[in-house]
Amino acid sequence: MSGLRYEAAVGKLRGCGYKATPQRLAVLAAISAGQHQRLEEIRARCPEVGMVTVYRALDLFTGLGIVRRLDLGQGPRYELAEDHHHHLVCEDCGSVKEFERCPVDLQSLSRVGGDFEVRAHSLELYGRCSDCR
Amino acid sequence: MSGLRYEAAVGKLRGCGYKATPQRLAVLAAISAGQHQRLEEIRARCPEVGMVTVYRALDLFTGLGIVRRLDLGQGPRYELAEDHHHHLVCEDCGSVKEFERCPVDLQSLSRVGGDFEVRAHSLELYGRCSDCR
DNA sequence: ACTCCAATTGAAAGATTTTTTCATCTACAA
DNA sequence: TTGTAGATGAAAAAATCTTTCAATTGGAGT
Repeated sequence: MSGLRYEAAVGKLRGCGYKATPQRLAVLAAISAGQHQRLEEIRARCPEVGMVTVYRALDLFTGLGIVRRLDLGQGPRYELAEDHHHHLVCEDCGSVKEFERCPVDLQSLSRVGGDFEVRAHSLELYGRCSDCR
Repeated sequence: MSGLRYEAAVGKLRGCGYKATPQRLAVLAAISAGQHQRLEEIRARCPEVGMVTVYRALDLFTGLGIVRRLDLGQGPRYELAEDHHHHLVCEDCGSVKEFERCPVDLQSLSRVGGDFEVRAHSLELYGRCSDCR
């Protein structure tokens, strides 16, 4: 339950006028507890929260930009939007690793959009992990 | 049915020992006919192909790397993997536009992986489109 | 061209995932 | 405290995806 990212997320939730219910906090804590988790894993971390509520919380959080939804194969995954990092996805075994160093040229990024206001970006790298080579 | 990308995809299919059935060609043509289409749109372009076969074709194509599966919100989308471009996704209206100019620094990209062999990447930009501003 | 067979298809059934409904409950502002 | 708009959850419904299996067919070999 500790962690700056978790606290910041709760603050944003409250700030937008939504109630910080135990269920929402539980889902948020579950998401905070790992990276790029599948729905199944998140549900396992807060079994006391009903399925419907988990779906609704995920929709709410992604809508508010608190949580990011990812498609890295095998269904959607979720993680806190707060920390900016990217993913290495192995096309053979499906494993996922993170890396911090963002290889996006932010200068040319701002130019690319034209009149599109860029607020965030996601980058995934696909290939083969060291184990599969 | 014309188009270099379509032809190359058929070639790759045959080259991997898979039969180029009318159904598979129809699905491939449907995908080639647009960008980042949803399953629904693809199905509408080849209504003569059974649902099961469309699912199987999409699995096969994405497995072979002929087709890329995307998550830009509102369920999976598909497009030919051939042409390298990225997406601008509007968080307000959900519209998607493409852009060609890749703002990823390929030099630092190759360094980022370490012993991970990077074969492809996908980049999406999220924000607000000109209409929603 | 013809034959043959492994690969492919599709209808139906089944499983899984997601959404809707609605009665009940609760976080929190006053 | 209390009142209430917002939130929850069980059940049902809807949507989505997969399995099964008998029938069909693309295309290699002749």
